[in-house]
Amino acid sequence: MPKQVDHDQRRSQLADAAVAAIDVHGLDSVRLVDVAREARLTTGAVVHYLNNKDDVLLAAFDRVGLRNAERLEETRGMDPVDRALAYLPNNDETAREWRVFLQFWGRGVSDPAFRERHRAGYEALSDTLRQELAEAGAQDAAVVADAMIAGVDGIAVRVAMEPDAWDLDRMRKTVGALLLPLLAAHQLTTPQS
Amino acid sequence: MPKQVDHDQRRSQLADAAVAAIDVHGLDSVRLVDVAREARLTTGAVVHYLNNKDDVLLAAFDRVGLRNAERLEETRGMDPVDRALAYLPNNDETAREWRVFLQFWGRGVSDPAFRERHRAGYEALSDTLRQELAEAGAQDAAVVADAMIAGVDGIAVRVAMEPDAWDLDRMRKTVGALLLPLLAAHQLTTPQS
Amino acid sequence: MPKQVDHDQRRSQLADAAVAAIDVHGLDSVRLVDVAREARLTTGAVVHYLNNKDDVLLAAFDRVGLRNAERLEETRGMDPVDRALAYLPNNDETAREWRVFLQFWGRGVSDPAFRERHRAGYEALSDTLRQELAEAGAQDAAVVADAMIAGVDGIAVRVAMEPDAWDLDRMRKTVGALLLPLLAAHQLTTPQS
Amino acid sequence: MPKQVDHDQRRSQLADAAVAAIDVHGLDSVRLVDVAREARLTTGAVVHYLNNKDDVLLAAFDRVGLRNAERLEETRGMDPVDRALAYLPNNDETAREWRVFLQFWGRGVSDPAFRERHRAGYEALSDTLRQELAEAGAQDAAVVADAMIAGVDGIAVRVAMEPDAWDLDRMRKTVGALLLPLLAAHQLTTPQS
DNA sequence: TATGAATGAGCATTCATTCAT
DNA sequence: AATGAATGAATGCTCATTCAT
Repeated sequence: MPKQVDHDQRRSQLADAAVAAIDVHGLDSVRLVDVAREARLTTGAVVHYLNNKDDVLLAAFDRVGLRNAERLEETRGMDPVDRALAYLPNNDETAREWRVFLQFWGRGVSDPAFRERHRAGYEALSDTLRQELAEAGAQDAAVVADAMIAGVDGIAVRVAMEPDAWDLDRMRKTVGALLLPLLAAHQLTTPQS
Repeated sequence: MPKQVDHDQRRSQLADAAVAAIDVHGLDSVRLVDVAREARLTTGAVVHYLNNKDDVLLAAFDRVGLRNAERLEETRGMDPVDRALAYLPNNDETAREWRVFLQFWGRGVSDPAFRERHRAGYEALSDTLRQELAEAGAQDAAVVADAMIAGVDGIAVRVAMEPDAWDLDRMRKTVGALLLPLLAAHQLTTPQS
Repeated sequence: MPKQVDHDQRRSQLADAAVAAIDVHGLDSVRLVDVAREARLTTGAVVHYLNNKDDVLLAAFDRVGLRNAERLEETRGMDPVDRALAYLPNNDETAREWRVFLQFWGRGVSDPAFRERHRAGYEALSDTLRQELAEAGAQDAAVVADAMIAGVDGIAVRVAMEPDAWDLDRMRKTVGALLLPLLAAHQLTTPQS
Repeated sequence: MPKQVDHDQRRSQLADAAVAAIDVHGLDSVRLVDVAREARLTTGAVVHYLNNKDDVLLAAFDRVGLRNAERLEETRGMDPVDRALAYLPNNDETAREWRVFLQFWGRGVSDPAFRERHRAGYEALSDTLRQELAEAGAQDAAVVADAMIAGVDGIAVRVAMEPDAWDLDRMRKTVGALLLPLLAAHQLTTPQS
């Protein structure tokens, strides 16, 4: 019997490697070898678990999409501003994930497979947020959810592009400027700010 | 005597062709031939005016960057919400420009040349907005400018990705939800709302 | 104690599987995995019994070559036309064997190992036929044997290539047209036609 | 203006190169580089004229198919035995063409595109022969045509496979043994035998 | 004996770039 | 100025083969 390998776990490792490789080389330039090297494997092995390059990229996308969802879940109940900051690029790991995620936006624009994944991701995010807002007694929960998501995405773009110019303080101020008046205007008070 | 050609005009046409080609094929997939065909030229001719593929892409970027700046200029003095809507993807042309621009965000993340161009673009945008806001008596004009830019960018992402789900009305509601409380909170009243 | 396996029997099963796989995928395209799957085994097991792909293909060749020889032997004494029809692709099994055999002709042309096997096969076939013809009192038995073999091979090509257009009747007429005058011209009468 | 190249002529040269390359390397093993080298070109240039490997092989097939048809046409009116010999592998060039053609039989068995081409070739050959035979007053012209084609194909197989054992004399004897009684039996006399 | 993980060579294909005309 | 022929590097993918278990 050969060494037993957990395929799902392997795929998960490869997804991590793909994310790292995309971050280093860029989504347009990343090669299968880059992913393989990152995983200390050969391209043959990469293809053994993920059929082809497309699937590798999809796996990378799903990985960062999942991490986003997890961060949303983990921060449930937090103060909105803090939660947004926890969701945004605030350390090496989240910064990398956002850099990669942001590159996939471009893919989504030109590739239906990625577009659909983005749509589904935003749908889930939207639904969660809207429901939480509604439960908190917000008016126009759907609109507020759209607005919050847009604000956070828009800040993430700047942070990803100009990390040196966007420290935590600037992020916090911008998030606060967007979210606090927005929430107040819709009958929501944030816990203690 | 060879046919006289206005190089700058030619380059401008090629920039347009490149934008169109990127929109059709995607920034990652677009080939020099695609640009050439769009311009009803050959690749040789494309390279004759723009040295190589990199320069072609940069020209395309500059074209959409310039259009953004123009739209900002043209809408000066408008009601903030209307101005944001005029800036966002609201017709075929602006939608195409945003789709292309958004793909360049991804490039900016992994390619310093594009990152610098994005930085410069945001700097100009930021400066203009901040100054306008300051003139209008806003407090924390810099923060408000950051917030406005982020909000608009974030909405653009959604519209570019899910154009069918984001009609003008949803855009307007989201823009309004973000900007009106924001401006009000900083001592700014919008003309007639 | 490991499972005891009859190697020769295993090799024989693998030869059958190889023939089937070649028929399905084509001699140029067939992969070791195809053979393995056909045999409900893994490629490792295939290689365990037959060292490498070359040997697998040789085994397949030998299998169909042997079947040809068997069919010749089994039909000894039959009316020449009936015998030829029994030798030709006349049912699913023989049709498959001919399809595979015919693909090996191509290999024979470019690969000495297969060429030699073809040569040996034709030598045996030729010798048998010549001897039978001589015993039946034929003049120029060697030439008649060559002619019969050529006629049958030539018909097989057409049947393999255009099975729908070549039913048993067309085969019989063509075989008859070729063999009856040939045999008659060389002092041989066929039993009862 | 760049060097003007006649694409059709180029394609024709490439078809010749492909035939030569297939003859040297075998249809299964031939690479695009082999064809390119034979044509003293690079693979890029080969693909410039013939889109991909499949098209290269089809061009090679069409080339030998065309040569077959030409030989049939050129030998119209000849004594049947001589004509068959002129059609068969009787010199380096025809031998090469037959070796290549024979390898394409194998392809035809497993690949519909080639099968269809074979079918069309045999249809044309068949029609021509049948009509000539009918005009010469043959009974059962269709059957005789089938029989003649089969006989010649079958001999070609042997000659291609065992060129040393099949000199012109053996070919002539076998052709004569097959064709003369066949034609005689169908009310056809060959010019002077 | 048998599995299947992993390797790595081989190859078609794509495409930016060069350059003769 | 413009064409398009030709190059050649780059890369994804396939698959036979090896080998630890």
